[in-house]
Amino acid sequence: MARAATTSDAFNAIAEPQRREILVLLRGGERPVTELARDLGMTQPQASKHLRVLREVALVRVRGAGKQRLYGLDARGLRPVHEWVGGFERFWSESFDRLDEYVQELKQARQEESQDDDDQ
Amino acid sequence: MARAATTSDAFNAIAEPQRREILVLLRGGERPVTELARDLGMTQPQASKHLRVLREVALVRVRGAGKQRLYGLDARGLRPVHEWVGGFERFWSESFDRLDEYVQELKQARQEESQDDDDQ
DNA sequence: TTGACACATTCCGATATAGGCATATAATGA
DNA sequence: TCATTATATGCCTATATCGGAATGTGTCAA
Repeated sequence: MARAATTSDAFNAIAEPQRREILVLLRGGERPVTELARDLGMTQPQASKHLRVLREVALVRVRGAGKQRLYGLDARGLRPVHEWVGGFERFWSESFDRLDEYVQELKQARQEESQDDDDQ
Repeated sequence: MARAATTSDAFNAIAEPQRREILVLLRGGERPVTELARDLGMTQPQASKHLRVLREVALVRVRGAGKQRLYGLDARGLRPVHEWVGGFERFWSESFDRLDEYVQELKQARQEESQDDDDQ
């Protein structure tokens, strides 16, 4: 099989830098496709494609506005992502992290020297 | 061009469900490859490949321990992800968000009914 | 109806996966 | 050195992109 479909969930959707930029822009309010494309330096079809992906994972919503289609942010889908990543917070914010790393480095150095430990 | 390489950054690395599972397991401490593979129901080569990706974006670190190679979590690379996603927090936590969405839904419903409106 | 404008979709080509399988490499012990 | 255990890699296939260009669709105005 190939890689999981990018349209499967928010994790995949935000793996694309351009899509992240789109989401950031949309924090400023609804925008039509052409404007997004122009501001991000991409072609209109490209913008439409990325917006489609974002729509499929429900990170944006659309509404017709005459000729235009205004895309708006729907950030609720980012909440699970935030929570998942947040589950690792203590592993980078606590000072023990740096300490732990230091300990690991020591162990490794010691091991590379003696090369006979099996106490893990 | 094709999609950005999955090895480019943490966003891409965690787009893969199995890699997320590996990271979660590693919160419990260092583990050898075979154990990870067994616990996650994947083959050893598969685990090695995923670990390689995680290594390349510095989300895990390795150290030799005799015959084994113990993989450990290095969550610092997740911090930028957490911060980026956190930038959208007010868009899902503020009550105005649900209100706004409700309004959007009303507009859209109304639009789909009359189907000849141009008052947007 | 026709033309113009805003978007969406399709087709194409190049590439990057992810998985399965076989195999190479590394470390240990007899 | 040889066998064993633990990992890493290489090769192959199917598939999922992403980008570009062309074209289809929808809306509005004259």
